Amino acid sequence: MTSNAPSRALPFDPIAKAAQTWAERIGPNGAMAAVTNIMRVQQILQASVDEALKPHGLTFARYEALVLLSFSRRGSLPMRMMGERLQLHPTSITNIVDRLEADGLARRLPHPSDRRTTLVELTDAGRERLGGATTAVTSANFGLFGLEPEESAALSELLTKVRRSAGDFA
Amino acid sequence: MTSNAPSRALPFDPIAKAAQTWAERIGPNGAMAAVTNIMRVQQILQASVDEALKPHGLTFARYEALVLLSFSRRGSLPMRMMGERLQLHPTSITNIVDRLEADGLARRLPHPSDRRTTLVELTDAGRERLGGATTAVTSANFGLFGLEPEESAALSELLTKVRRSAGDFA
DNA sequence: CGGATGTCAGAGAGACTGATATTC
DNA sequence: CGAATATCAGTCGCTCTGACATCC
Repeated sequence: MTSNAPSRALPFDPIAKAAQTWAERIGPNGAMAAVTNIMRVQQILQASVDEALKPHGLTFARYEALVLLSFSRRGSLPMRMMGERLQLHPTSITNIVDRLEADGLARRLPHPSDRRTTLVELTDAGRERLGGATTAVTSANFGLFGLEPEESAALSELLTKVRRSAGDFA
Repeated sequence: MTSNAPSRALPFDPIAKAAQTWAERIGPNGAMAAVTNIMRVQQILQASVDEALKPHGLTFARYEALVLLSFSRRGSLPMRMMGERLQLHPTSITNIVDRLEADGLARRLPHPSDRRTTLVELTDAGRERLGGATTAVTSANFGLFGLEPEESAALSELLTKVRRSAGDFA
């Protein structure tokens, strides 16, 4: 996932056009337009963020994992908790931590009292890499442009409603 | 891409929490929260739509291609144009059309005047499959819940601004 | 000739399922 | 024992890059 588009801008909005045709043929459906918009915007943002992260040898998924670790109080987190917070499948966590560890950015530790659990913590290299990466994505504004601060907030609010309805959190 | 989550709902909003910690440690950043929200909501919607489409043997990408073909005036579209409308790489279009053709849902045709171009059209089976799939995704409201119609519209509007700024269309 | 169109080969990151070992 | 934690093997759908043949 990096660029995706054929670099040619259309003279019209293809999603608006599809929504209009959908309304004519099938019936008005605001959800269809909203979902298509989300899918496309996600592609755009993912490509932008990955582009900004590429010089730092990170993908967005790995970057998120580093951020999460850096935010933890004790400096380490159980893999299970990482999966909960990042909403990732256990095998995906294993995969991501494998890669971070291979790059020397994170380290697995045994849990002191529960030997089923594996803790993960940042290394110094990981902290350093994270700093540069954060500067990069922040400078690129996470690929998000065209919205006033209040609009970004409104967007977050709407999307949070969707996540709550989906049972993402209580 | 189908379910993704470990099926356990957190008692708090992990994205809001991350945004708050980010604000404390790095500085307020509305884009960070908005982008994280979009990424997660896209995952949720993709999983829902793919789930609804699964019994029909379609993914969202293939479904979108079928919809696009059904919306064309002449009943067929050049591959290049499919790529433009769906914002997909030429090789992705080749891939998707390959699969649709293998399932008997679409068919490649030579372009009458430009022999570089390949046209794609729906088969009767494709039209039939599309009908059932559309009923399924519509019944599932495309996985989008928790928003009033005006809110869905507001969401689309905000996301369209983002796409315009990204140069998706003029 | 240069540009456009589509395909192929190869690779990659991410996600899933199913099975398994270990520990609580 | 059943439940929880993490891993491993294998698979899958999607996307990308680079090279290529064909045609305008």
